[in-house]
Amino acid sequence: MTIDDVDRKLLAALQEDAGQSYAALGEIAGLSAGSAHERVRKLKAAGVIRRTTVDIDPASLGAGVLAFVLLEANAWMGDEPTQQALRDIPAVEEAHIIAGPASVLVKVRTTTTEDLQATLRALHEVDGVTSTQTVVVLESFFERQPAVV
Amino acid sequence: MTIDDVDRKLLAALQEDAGQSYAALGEIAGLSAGSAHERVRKLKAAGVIRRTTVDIDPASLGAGVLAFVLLEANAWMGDEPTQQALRDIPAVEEAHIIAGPASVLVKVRTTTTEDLQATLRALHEVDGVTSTQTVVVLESFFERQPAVV
DNA sequence: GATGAAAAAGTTTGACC
DNA sequence: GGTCAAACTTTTTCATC
Repeated sequence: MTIDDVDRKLLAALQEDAGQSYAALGEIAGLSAGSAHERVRKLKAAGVIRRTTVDIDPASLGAGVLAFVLLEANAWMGDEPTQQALRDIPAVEEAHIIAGPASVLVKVRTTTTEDLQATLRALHEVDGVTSTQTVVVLESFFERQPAVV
Repeated sequence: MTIDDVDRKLLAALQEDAGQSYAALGEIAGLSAGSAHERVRKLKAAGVIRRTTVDIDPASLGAGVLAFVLLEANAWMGDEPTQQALRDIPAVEEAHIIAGPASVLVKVRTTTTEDLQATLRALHEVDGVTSTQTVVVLESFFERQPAVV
């Protein structure tokens, strides 16, 4: 799909507040409400907008411990079972294959350090993982969504 | 604010799809549409729900390069100007003070490796930063929102 | 593609439990 | 707190340009 500047304006506005009316969106993008609606419908159909969701404050739910964990492995970890094993651990928010010594970098968020320990144990038990190296976050400056450039 | 199981059900359902009706939300949580509406209003007022937003596929916008950068610093980087300097770089999605050798871990997403290079240069120019260590992501398994437990 | 207006659906309020 | 229903607003469709 081709995304032009009008689409980008709509995306940025929706990222800011997905609850606003199509009339308001149209005003921002220089469109009628109907056209704004049609543009957004296409962006959703094309998968540019994956879904409308809600940004929840993790701290309010008691999830105050954040850490990044490097997983070193003795086998190729880019296969489907490995992916699924990581997905099955709820505390794992992200998992990436990286260039460099360790093979997988995961982002983990838990309520307590005991939970973090339990999650690390679960990561150790993933097939192929030989060691983990954990970096605990002391304070987060910010976590924001990808910029719409 | 006290968050009970009914609230958690609502939060999980909204995270999945913020566009669904209060009638549907009520059904999930075992509430009338009116009560679901009132609960969600309170969750928003209390800041548990920060905002309703849209999940945009970064790849569709051409943002295909992801990296994590460790910033080593010669001064305390937990101050407001440092935070703002990082915030002012659009490609920086996250910034965390970490326990360990380097002091700040940032997550960076750009369209090209040239853009990544430009971002690294910008990070080098942040006051106090003495060196950067970059880990480039080869493939992302997943990036998802914090679990509602 | 965009517009404008009508029809359908959802949100929001308020009286009552 | 929760329910129900009426009043209001927005979404969605559609004929037209």
